[in-house]
Amino acid sequence: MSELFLYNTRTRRKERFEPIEAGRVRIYSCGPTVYAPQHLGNLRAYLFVDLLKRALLAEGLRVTHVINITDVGHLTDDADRGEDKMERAAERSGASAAAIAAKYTGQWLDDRKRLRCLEADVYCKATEHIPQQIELARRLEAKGYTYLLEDGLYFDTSKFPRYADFARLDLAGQAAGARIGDVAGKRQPPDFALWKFAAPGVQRQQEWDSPWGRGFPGWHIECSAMSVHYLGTHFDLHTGGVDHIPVHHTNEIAQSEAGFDLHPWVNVWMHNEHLKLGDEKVSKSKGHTLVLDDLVARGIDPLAYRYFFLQAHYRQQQSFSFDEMEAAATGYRRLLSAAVEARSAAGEPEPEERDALEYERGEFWAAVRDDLNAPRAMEVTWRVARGSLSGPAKRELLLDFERGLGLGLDNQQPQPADSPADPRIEALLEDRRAARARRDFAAADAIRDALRAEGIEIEDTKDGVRWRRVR
RNA sequence: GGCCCGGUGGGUGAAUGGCUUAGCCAGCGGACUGCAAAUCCGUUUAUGCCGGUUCGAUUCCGGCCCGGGCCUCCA
Repeated sequence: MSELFLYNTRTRRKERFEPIEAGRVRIYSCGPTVYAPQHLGNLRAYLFVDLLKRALLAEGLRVTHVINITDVGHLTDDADRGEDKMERAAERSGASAAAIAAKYTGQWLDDRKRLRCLEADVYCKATEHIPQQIELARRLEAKGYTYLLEDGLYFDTSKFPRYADFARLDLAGQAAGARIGDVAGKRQPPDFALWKFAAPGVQRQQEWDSPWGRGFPGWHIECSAMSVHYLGTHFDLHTGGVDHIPVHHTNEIAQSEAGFDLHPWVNVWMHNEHLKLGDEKVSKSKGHTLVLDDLVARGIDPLAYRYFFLQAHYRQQQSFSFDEMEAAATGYRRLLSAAVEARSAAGEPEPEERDALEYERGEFWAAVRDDLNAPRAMEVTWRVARGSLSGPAKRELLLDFERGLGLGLDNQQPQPADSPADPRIEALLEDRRAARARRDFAAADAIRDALRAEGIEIEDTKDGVRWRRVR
């Protein structure tokens, strides 16, 4: 029996995780909408899922992981109205919608690699599963869950009595304070489009024929259709950001459970909290689009962002600031230094330290099993890295922990690993070396100060002089 | 208007009905260094406010204040 406990949004409790099929887990993760680069807040969602997947693998489970890629535009503002994000991005850049999608999909996959996220088994694109989406909409229509308006086919949420349960919505209370206008003719405010018609006279780049007319799918239906297509009508885990709970996931559940007569459709729902930038959520709509390359441009290793992520629990909001990011980068660099030393240790752990070693191993995985408590796992990691165990014992543990952490403790070097080649700087360093050799420290320090003035720090190590740009 | 999550030291961020309330970063002290840097070792400071429950609350409950999120594309 698994000792892994996960917080299930559906039940609002930590529960012992039991796979539907013994030894095997099926996960669906809500992935990116690829009309723009993924910002650091988006990436937190994928780091969270990666941590989850590593925890499941560490339990010895076979994991089938599906992530969708939303490459069909949805809407920019009001509910089921407004401009289409993909189409607008295409217009602005002059590229086709398909080219925009391909570009940002590629960037996202590259970000995942740089963050050492394990590859998913399936990356499924909405545009490549239009028939599955139409099929599900037809099922819902045949069962009487839909109605047709001028601009699309809608899901009638009043026909699905459990609609408010998942997110514990107070529909009446929400209706009273509704902030915006809505599509004319909708029977209830939460009703949503399964299929949208292209606006009259507008030639969209992305549109398809359907039984109801030419148009494009509603946003929510792709996840219902594709997850069931790849994972079956009943699967273990579904992940996403907390913002998805009240609308997107609520609607997915309505479509899937109504369409397939299931309950529960998914056993465990897990949601990551948001990253805060200053006092606000990192948000595309507010223009806070910090991306991984913004960190790299500051000389921060992408994996330092993973370290940053692991310092807080996934279900808590996490504050991002460059000060904290730099602090994390420092911590990460030091942890890597310890790992480099440990993994070069020769020999085997001493028999008499076996108990201490196994104790730390147990502490680490107990933290991971307790709803992915990465901060506590990091605490154990540091205790081992800086503790008094032998080199071989540290090597054994850190390589074991690496399976859960994904920080590169097995093969990464602290940045900057080497001084890049630069003849001018090397000549100055040689002058300084000569000055120090003749104990002319004033001359040596003058060179060091001059380099520092242009943002270059010198380190005298026992293996020679290293330098790096600090800004 | 409704719903949700928080408020722990200088920053960040775990945990807990009593037991020394983690870890990281910063600061301070020390080692090392010609001096630094880097690294290592040691180390100071904390549970928003007011009530309640309890032998005992930072932890549970209620109220208040403050911050964030969702209800509209959003991880």
